[in-house]
Amino acid sequence: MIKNEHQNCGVCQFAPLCIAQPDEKYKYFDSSLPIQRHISLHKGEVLFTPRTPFQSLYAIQSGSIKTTQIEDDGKEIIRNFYFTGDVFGYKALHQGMYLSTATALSESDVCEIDYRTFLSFLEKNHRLQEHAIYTACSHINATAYLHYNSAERRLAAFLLDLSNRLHPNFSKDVLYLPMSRQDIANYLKLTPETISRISTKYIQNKIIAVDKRKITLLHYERLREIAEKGRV
Amino acid sequence: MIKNEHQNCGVCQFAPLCIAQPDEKYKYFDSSLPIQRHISLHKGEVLFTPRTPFQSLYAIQSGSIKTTQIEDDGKEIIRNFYFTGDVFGYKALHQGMYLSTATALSESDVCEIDYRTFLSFLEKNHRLQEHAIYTACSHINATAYLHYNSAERRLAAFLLDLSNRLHPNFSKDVLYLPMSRQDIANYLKLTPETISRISTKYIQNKIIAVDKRKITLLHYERLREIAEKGRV
DNA sequence: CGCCGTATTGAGCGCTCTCAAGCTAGGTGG
DNA sequence: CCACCTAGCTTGAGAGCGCTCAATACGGCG
Repeated sequence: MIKNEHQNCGVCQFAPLCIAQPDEKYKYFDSSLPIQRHISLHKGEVLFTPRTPFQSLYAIQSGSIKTTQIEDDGKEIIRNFYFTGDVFGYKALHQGMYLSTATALSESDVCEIDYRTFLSFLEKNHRLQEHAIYTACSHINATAYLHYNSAERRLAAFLLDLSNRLHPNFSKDVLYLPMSRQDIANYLKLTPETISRISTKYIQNKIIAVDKRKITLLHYERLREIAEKGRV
Repeated sequence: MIKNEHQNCGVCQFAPLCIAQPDEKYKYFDSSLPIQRHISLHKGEVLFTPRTPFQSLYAIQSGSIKTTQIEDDGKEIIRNFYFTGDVFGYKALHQGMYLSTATALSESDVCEIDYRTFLSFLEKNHRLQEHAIYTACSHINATAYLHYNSAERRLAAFLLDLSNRLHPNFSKDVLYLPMSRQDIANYLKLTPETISRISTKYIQNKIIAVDKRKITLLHYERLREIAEKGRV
């Protein structure tokens, strides 16, 4: 199947910097960021592993990635989910090496951006260094809802977060989750059983509809109330 | 009392950028970051409040700051603690305005760095833009321990974190906490009662000693075990 | 001395976890 | 076609951690 390679570049955090950006509004820049290479990943394939020296940032052109770590007690913990348009690797930038494993949750296309090249690119494009710092800062506290005090709040906030991030070109009400319940539970510091029980409760209250990994948000406002108001 | 104004500048995240840095090793840079002004804050004084437009980053020369937000349910939540050498304001950078209230926990001296000045400074000092991005990235996941699954783990990790950050020029074993138990509880998503109960348990096991806000770490390794191993 | 804010201690409850069983969809082989 | 298996998900029962509510202790200060 032939697809438009640049169809999602408009939502990429690096769009203002990137050579692949076809939009006229970015044409005035001196030069454009050279993408080192495009990487295609099958579901389950690994992009990087812990202790690999940091060299590149990654932008997701399509698909979804999870980053995970193994705790001392042997359990896997999910650090983050990344979707179309997201740029990741900043934590490795600071540590000098990747500390987590990045695994494709679905068929994914990723742009690799060599960090040394990126820096010298910024030196030649002063107007873009601001955007680069801005992008790095967007990762701070992006997941404030993980601190919410109840399972109901965290799951509701997670669904709203996905609604905004998952399918930039599609409906915000119908989510096709690329990750398992186990992954969600892991990310929200809950158990799959708790996820399941709360989902059932939401379904009974006609807040969402669930068909396997297809989630339909039926009552957006109610979901927002649950996420924000805490224990009802 | 006369104090050395630059005594803590060596541990500042912005040391390589800053005019106040007296160390010879930084002398080779083209120019130095102009600090807009020094701000002295008394305990309880507020540096910025929510919805104020973002204009400056702040570096703590001495003292300690907490950033807080009011949740929809009216409760205050603590976003972060910042100590000597820390630079903060990056989240506001991304949002365009400060979203939290920054309050001094003790007598504090803060350097204000105008962000436009900062950017134009970076344009003239390419070698420092890397450090600027590096500093911004240091805020990502800096507080991973907040996600730990038990109260004992979180409190142990918090004490270890403070041990590294609180008194750069003093002992790592004796901590003088600038914040109340309420603040700690709030930050760790626990209650003051739980903090108190776990502290008592640690005292009984001779892991720490407590005298009001003076905490002595008696058994560093045991504390690390608790923080890392999870539910014992 | 009394007052007030902070910290500690105690009793009981509820949310979430653990452990276990049951369910569903999809795949394989007869 | 069905029987069987597996992985992922759901449902149920019981236990424990941390919360709520309340009482008490402590120190600073007028």
